[in-house]
Amino acid sequence: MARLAEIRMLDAPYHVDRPYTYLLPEHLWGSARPGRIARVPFGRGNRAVLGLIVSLSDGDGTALKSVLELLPERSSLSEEMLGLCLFLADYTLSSVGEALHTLLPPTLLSGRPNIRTERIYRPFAPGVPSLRLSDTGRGRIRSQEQRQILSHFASDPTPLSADELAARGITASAASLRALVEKGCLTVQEREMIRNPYASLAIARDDSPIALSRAQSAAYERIRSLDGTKPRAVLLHGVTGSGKTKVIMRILDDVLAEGKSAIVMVPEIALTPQTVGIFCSRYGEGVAVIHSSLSQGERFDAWRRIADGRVRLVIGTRSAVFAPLSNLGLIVIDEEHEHTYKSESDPKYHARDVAAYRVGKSNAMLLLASATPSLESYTKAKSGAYTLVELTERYGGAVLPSVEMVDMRTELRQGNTSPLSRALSDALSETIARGEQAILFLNRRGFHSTLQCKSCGEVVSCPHCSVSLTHHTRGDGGYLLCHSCGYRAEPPKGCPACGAARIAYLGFGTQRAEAELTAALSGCRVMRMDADTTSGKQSYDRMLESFRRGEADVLLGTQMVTKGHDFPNVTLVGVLLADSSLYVNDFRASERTFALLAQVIGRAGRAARRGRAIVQTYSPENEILTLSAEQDYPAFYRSELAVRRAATFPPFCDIVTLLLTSSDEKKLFRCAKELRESLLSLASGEFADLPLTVFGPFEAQIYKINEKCRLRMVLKCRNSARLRELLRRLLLKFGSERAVTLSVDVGPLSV
DNA sequence: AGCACGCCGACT
DNA sequence: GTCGGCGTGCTC
Repeated sequence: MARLAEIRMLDAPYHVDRPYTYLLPEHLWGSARPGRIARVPFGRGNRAVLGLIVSLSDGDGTALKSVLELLPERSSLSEEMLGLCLFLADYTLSSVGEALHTLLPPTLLSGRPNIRTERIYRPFAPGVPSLRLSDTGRGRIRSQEQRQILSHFASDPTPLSADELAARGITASAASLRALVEKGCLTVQEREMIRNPYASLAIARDDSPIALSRAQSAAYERIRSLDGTKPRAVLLHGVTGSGKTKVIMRILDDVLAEGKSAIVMVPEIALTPQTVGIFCSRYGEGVAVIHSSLSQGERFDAWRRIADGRVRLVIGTRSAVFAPLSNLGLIVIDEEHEHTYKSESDPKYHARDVAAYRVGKSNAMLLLASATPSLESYTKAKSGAYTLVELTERYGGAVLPSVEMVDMRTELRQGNTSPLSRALSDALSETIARGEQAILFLNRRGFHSTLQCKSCGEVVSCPHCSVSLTHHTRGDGGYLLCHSCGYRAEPPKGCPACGAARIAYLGFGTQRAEAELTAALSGCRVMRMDADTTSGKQSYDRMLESFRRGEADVLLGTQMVTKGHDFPNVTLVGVLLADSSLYVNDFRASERTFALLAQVIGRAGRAARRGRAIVQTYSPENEILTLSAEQDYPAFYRSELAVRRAATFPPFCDIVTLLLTSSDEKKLFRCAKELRESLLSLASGEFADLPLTVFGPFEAQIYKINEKCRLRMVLKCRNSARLRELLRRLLLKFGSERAVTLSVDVGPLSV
């Protein structure tokens, strides 16, 4: 009998990802445990690779290779995090290695610990005569600066860094510190330093009690009354401006006061210094912030602070759901309907699902909040699986804005080809004249969206992708940009297909709207906010802040303008093309449009003044648009649920998509045919018990991206362990196929 | 993924 | 006659 370890390799492709048994050498018996990372010889060449120990056992060790070494304890997973890792791999159908890489900061496995240190100085052997002021006075040390440093340490021997000395008003140059060390007056030590880019936000403390309105208070009490000894999920559905955040913070106060830890997630775009500041000023140093643009070092340090228990509250975007907190009491997902909670790269998890898993494991609470909940969540709330808590009135007596629909067909008929209707144009002038502000929303970047030959009808498209190129301006003639792969080109002189000279520039994006706006309203200060103007990390926050200060009259932009907090001076909201997201070929199009419009309309008039919203559309009679204008979520829900039921879409089934990608079109089609055959034979044979409807393969929405062709299959099914087993078979069979890659998405956002 | 084994074309 | 092309198959 020998001690054995079951190990999953970190960098194994999917079809190699299974447990391998290794012999555990005796000197590692004490330290090896599930969750630790081991270095093992792997493959014919016995190259040393990293693997995750998932279990230990006793058995026959002959003919097994031996574990070489263990990585430091610091880079291991707790038992709870190991469970989370295996869950993630199972439910997203990714390898355990991929799952692990999303749980651990990359530097933990790279071999470079990436620990920043600083020097701290302490008086050498307290009591040694050289430290006495009298000695320094005898002239052994002449420098005024050095004497000051020593006299400080003589009165208080606490070790300090140069920065900390400076903070106490003592100038301590590197030179004088070095001199004192050389003279034997000070010793120097390296101390690990924690990078916390948000530390400054924790300085302004605000722990004043949160005052709740009567409605908010009732919501709070309802949530508090839920049994705290078992997992529970709450959907907090509150109209825009009802003050959901206050309720959330009161719950958070309680959870932290009980000594438990919590995660608060917000959509990518809402994680501004203001958001973080609210939490940091309340909970101080005990907050860590996690999002995708942290540097590797910052990510590592945040992770360490959390894993070491120095932090009990984590604020962040979807990856924050993996924060290695123990004693978890609460996970909040604010704006739970937002698509940013779904990862589009492997492992393709939804933060809501991961949160539900973690909450279940630690008897914690899942708190989802939204003015426009996802159909799935609202259905669960209606059925009792979640507790539904509603806030139906706007906070502080604010009323919902008045909404006018403008029929752009009438405008066209009357000869107005501008993206701005006369009604919106007039309303803008009035608003600006009153010294108030407006937000304009247009879900399209660039100047023109399409270039089309007037002679043969050819649309100018990207040479590497099957999408049309978008025209962007830049002062001169501008350039063409592929929004799919980033390809850039000069606008063609003539038609690339037939050579004809005349090319029509069609459609409009934010750039053209900006130009039209500036031309139509003289003196109007327009701030354009889209992916092209917010390249820098902080430019988004800076622009919002500048707009809040009144440095522009109109904020014009893509989805980004629909988030971003209260703007008390905004009394007008305009939607330039409400249809743009409505008629796309996707079962969630209505849901997205409703949420988007309800959110942006809700931006108008949140303070004392009643707001006004103008919605431009080519289909003013469309029910989704009229319901979002009325902010009538329950009516929208009933209507959309009926559509989903009739066509069998979530929440009436689960969806899985299979995407085959290859630069070799022939192989792609051959493989797609085989994939369908394999799937159908499994579905009618060994897995005949599973409810399953198979569609495709057909060309993906965008067939070619960056020279890679893409075919998709859609499965309507019930997600279960057995279904995932079926999918796993397909991945094993087609994952090893060279030249073609198969990618599975369980619960895709769009189909 | 990597690495080795294996069976066909252009070189010293 | 060999060197090396990358197709195929395996990894405790």
